[in-house]
This record gives sequence, C-alpha cells and structure tokens, in this order.
Amino acid sequence: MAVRLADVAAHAEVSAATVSRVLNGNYPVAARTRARVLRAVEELEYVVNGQARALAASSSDLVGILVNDIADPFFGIIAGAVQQEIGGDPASGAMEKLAVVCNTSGDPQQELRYLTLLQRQRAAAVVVVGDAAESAQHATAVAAKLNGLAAAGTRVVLCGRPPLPAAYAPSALTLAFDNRGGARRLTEHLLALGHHRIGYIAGPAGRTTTRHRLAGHSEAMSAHGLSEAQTRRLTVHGTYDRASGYDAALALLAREPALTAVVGANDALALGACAALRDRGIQVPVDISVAGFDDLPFSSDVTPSLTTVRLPLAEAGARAGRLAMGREQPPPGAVSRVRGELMARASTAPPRRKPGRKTG
Amino acid sequence: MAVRLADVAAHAEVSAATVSRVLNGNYPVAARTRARVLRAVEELEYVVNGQARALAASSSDLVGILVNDIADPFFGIIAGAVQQEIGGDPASGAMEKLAVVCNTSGDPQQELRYLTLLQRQRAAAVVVVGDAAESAQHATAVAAKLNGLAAAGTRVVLCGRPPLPAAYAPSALTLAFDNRGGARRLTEHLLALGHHRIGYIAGPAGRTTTRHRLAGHSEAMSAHGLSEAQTRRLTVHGTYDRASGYDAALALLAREPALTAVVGANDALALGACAALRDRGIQVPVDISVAGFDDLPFSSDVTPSLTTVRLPLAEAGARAGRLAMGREQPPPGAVSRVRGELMARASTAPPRRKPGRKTG
DNA sequence: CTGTTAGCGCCTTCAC
DNA sequence: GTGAAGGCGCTAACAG
Repeated sequence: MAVRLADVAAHAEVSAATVSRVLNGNYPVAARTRARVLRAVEELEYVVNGQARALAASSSDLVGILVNDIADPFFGIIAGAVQQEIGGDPASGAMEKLAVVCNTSGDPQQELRYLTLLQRQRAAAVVVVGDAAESAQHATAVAAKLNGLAAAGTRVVLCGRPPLPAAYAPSALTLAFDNRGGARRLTEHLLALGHHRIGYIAGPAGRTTTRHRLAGHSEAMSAHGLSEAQTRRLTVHGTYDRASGYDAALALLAREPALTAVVGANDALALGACAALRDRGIQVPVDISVAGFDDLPFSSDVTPSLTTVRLPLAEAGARAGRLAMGREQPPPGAVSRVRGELMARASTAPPRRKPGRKTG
Repeated sequence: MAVRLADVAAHAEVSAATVSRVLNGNYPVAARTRARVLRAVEELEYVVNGQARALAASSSDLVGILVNDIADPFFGIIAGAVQQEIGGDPASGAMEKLAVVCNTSGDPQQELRYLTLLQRQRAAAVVVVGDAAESAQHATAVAAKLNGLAAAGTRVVLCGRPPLPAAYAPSALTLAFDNRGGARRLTEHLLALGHHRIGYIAGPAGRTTTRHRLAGHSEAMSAHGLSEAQTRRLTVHGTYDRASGYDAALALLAREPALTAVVGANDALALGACAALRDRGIQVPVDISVAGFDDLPFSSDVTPSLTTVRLPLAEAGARAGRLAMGREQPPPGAVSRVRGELMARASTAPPRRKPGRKTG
C-alpha cells in the first residue's frame, strides 16, 4: 500500500493542498470538490501517513499511559478510564488521539525507556500512573525526563504518584492519592473497634505508596499509644498479590499468635490473608478482622465483604485524561490530593474477649 | 526543545550523516568521532525525532496490542507477555520497539478505530488479543482492515481469536485457543464424576469465545445422552465478571433447584457463582461442584481451589510477540491451536447421593 | 571513514 | 476557493 496524498489528488483531479485541506477540515473547500476528494479517498482506500503529518505539522496524536503492572486491575481501571477520556468518544468524530498503555513492570529502567520512546515520538501527553521507586537517583532521573518532555511541549500528568520535587515545579500536573490519610483512617477504624494487636502486610519495599500507607498505619498506632517497635514487629512486606498476602498472614501469625486483626496494603493482599486464615480454621471477622486498600470491584463482593479504603480510580483516571488533553483546569499549585474513603464492611468486627481459638 | 540532528552535528563538528550513523550504529564510524558525537548528544540532551526517522527510513517502531478489557487480568497477562517479548529486554540494547496496548472495551467500533490509528502510524506490527464480535458485517470490516495493514507491511497476529476467513488467507498469523475442546473436557470431567444437572454460565452473547466454549459444553452433554433442550434450559449468559456469575448462579438455582454442578465460562464467573452458593448456605463442592475456565493466578489459590481449564496465557502472549517481531517461525498454515489443560482441583467432586440440602 | 545530495509524505504560507 | 513551492528532521544512496 503505497497510496499517498498525491495519488488521491491525481485521482480527484485537484492539488495535494486541497486534499490536505479536506482531510483536516480546517479550511474552506467547495462542497463539490470536497465530495470528489472524499470519493477518491474511499476508492483508493487512502490512509494518511501519521508520521509525515506529524512531522510537517509538528504535532503528535500519541498519548502514553505508563502503568506498573498491566495485569493488576488497579492499573487497568485507571488506564481504561484515561484512555476512554482521551480517545473514547467515537461519536465526537475528529478526536483522533491514540491513547496507549505501556507496562513498566514497576521497573524504573523500563519506565525511563518508555518515557524516552514516547519522547522520540513527540507524544502529545504522558500520564504516569502509580507509585514510584524511592531511589533518589532514579527519582531525579525520572523527574529530569519528565521535565524534558514537558519542555518539549508534552503534557505530563502524574496519577497516584507523589508530586515531583519542587525544583521541577509545575512541569507535571499531579493527582496524588491520599494513601497516608486513608491508611490512618483504616487503622483507626480497627483501633476504635478495640483491636490492639494489628498485623500489617505492606507493599514491596522502596516504593512511595508502600511507605505512605505504612506511615498512615504507624501514625494511627502511635497515636493510640502503641509502641513503634511493636508496630514494626507486626509488619511484613509483600508484593501486592494474593499469594504474597497468604504467606504474609501465616508469617504474622507465627510472630504473634494472639493477633486480632490484619491490614493488607491492598485488597489482593487482604484476600490472600483471608484465604490463609480460612485454611488455618480461623474465622473472619469472628476470630481475626481483615482489611484491605483500594476497593477493587471484587472486594465488596467476596465473603465476607472486605473492609477497605475506596480510591476513586476510574474518576481519577478520567480526570487525569482530561488534564492530559488540556480539557480541565489544572488544580491550584498543579497538585490535587485525591482522598480515600473508608468502606467499613463485614470483614472487620470487634475482637473476641478471649483469644480461645484453634491454631491448627 | 528544538534541538535537532543538525545541532548535534554542528556541536560535534561533523556532518549530519555522521551523527545519524553513530546513532543508528549500523555503519562504521571512527571511535574518536563517535565519542565526540555521543558527547554532543549528551550535552545537548538530544532525542531523535521518531517521526522524522520513521518517515525517512519508512520504518516504524510502534507495535499495537489490542485487548477487549484492560481491567481483566486475562488480557493483562497476555498483553504483558507480548510487550515484554517485544520491548522487554533492556539489556539487549538496540531493541527499541514501542509496544503499546489499546483497550477496545470489546467494542467493534473502537477496534476498527484503533486499527486505523495504528495504520496511520504505519505500525510495525499489530497483535489482536481475545475474541471477536460475531456480526458478519464486522468480521469482514475487521478482516479487511487487517488485510490492509498486512498489505502495507504491518505484521498481523491474532491471539485467542479464531482465524480470519479463508479469503484473507495468511494475512494474519493466528494463535487460536482451543476453547471448544477445553470446555468439552471440563464438562466431561463433571459428567465422569456423576453429574447430570449441570448449569452453564456463558459469556456475553454474540462473541466467538462464548459460542465456542458453549459448543464444547453442549457437545459433551449431548454425547452423554443429555437432551439439548435441557442443556439450553440450564444455560444463562453473563458478562465475564464476578458479579454477573453471582446473579447467574442464583438464576440457575431458581430454574433448577436440584442442580449439582455449575460451570462458568471463565474463572471470574465461577468465583461469583461460588460466592452466591456460599451465601445460600450451599457448600462447594459437597452440595454443588463449580468449575471455571482460564486458570488465572488467583484460581488455584481460592478456597476451595477452582477446577478450571488452564490456558497458557503468558506463553501464548510471548509467542504472539515473537511472531509479531518475525522472530519465530510461523505455524504451518499460519494457524496454531493452543490447547487448554484441565486442572481438576477441589471445587469439583462427585454429587451427593440424595439432594438433601437446604435452599434458603 | 566522512561529507553531499536527494528525497520520505505531508502541511502551510504565499500567490492567484 | 484553489494551486505552487518550500520545509518539517532525518536517512540513504552516492561520491570522495
């Protein structure tokens, strides 16, 4: 298929310029001419060359969405919302952006690589979803990259990631999740129910979200007069998947058989913990309460329904998409904090008076 | 950022051609010169313009991956594998393809739209993942589009979708899942355990995978002497998510209180069914057996562990990726059938002798 | 090994 | 309203 604009022009017996004008619809063209051109396009099955167009017009219709784990619905939901907001409305016709998701596997190297690739393509916008590795080296490398993109005219939006260091000021619009506040309220909920020995299954070490959620938890524990050493002792790290939650729950139980509650840093970890407890013959929430974070769709639907913190993922994604398209007013200071809402459900309850439960 | 190749050339005091040669590394350049050029690139923070390069070299480094639902791990796992196979090896250096996933929401219109957008970008390859809508009109529209892409030099790979009609012969390499065979073996497993009244929760109507899995199920039922009318009566349609499975299970129970087994067209539906049964006080598998399809990671991990059909999603995705890159020999006839493996686990067991169970 | 010369396919001032 | 000409930034033959 080597049919070019010139071929269409010849076929329609007009100049290339006219064809271009018809295709882009941003210039007056006589109705008859336009019809002739469009027919030629049909007949020749012409499809514009995006790269030539982008080069000539110095404009790109590529929008990149970076996610840490494409197999995790947390990212899928956000990415889907961004994508829908950007390219989703086929009815609206001309909106022809190619919104596209890239899976970094949470690997900072991959993150940089994809950003470079998108920069090569002169992407119109980049939306980076989810938390970041905490290495300072990396943070600056990524920040520099994002800054470069922004300088080149690419709109940069962070969604579910802390804002860039002040040095890079408003080069990126940010929708930060209030992980710390959400985690704090969740643990406060358990404390209010009367729990003291609360185990915590954190996310992978060295990640911003892991740290912030853990900080919120610790904050609540300390405010309630529980020692930091104890809190630390009842914290183990996992990898945000169910199997990891299963193992972590067993590890916590081994450390502290008198545990009355377990908090997972996300819903998958919490459900893994539930499974482990069930296999041990421990009932949720009668014997041990369990809580998660994120409120993915299945969480309200499992048995017992999971107490968790609801993050408005789809809404945040949609908003990120609009910001990326410049269709929404940037938040003041370029940073907006998205709150999580405590969803108290059936998996948490007051602890039993006596710890008389089987441990088999 | 308007730094161009020419700027680098000037800064390094060489010609543009030399810079290009250094950057592409496909031509001998003196070590000293190369070093000088690379330093200039660093200092100027130069990033090649992908569109100009693509235009000049008439080559693209974009690879599109189309999925039906980006929030469903089924697609996430495949897409991740494709992407990793294509752009994943940062160690290998030069492999600089931008593998990118597009979410069609299962909407045929969106599917066509994304294919067109990728065609505009002269994508190097397109991998279409998952089943298709069964409208003939659409099938031909999509087939024509794919054919056009292939004609333009884009490699087209279908993964988990039936082959194109013969008229479009080998314009697309195909990895088709053996949905029918897998479903048949699964239902045979239940029949062999002694079940007769088996409910089936199918996927959304009008989709290829839905029909094929249902066909396999019906085939097994018929071969076992069960009437088609009865099989049809015990079939309801859902939408591949857990909530839908929950509702469908209740609907089946209402139609046939003496049900002894339920098969979901995927794992999410099966787990939803489990939840519904549990809420009804019905034990799995003691009272009713439940089985799913796909074997997503969580399925082996729930309680009771789910009997299902394992599809090698990651392997298939990786293979699709290699085919898209031309790194693997195409299968004979351009079509390869990927078998599903029956995973008999704890959620299926022989039916009770007497149907003496509560129905409250 | 390096520089020079043409385009790649399209958009966009300019004239008419 | 339409056509003609130049250039977007880079690569790919050619020469040397």
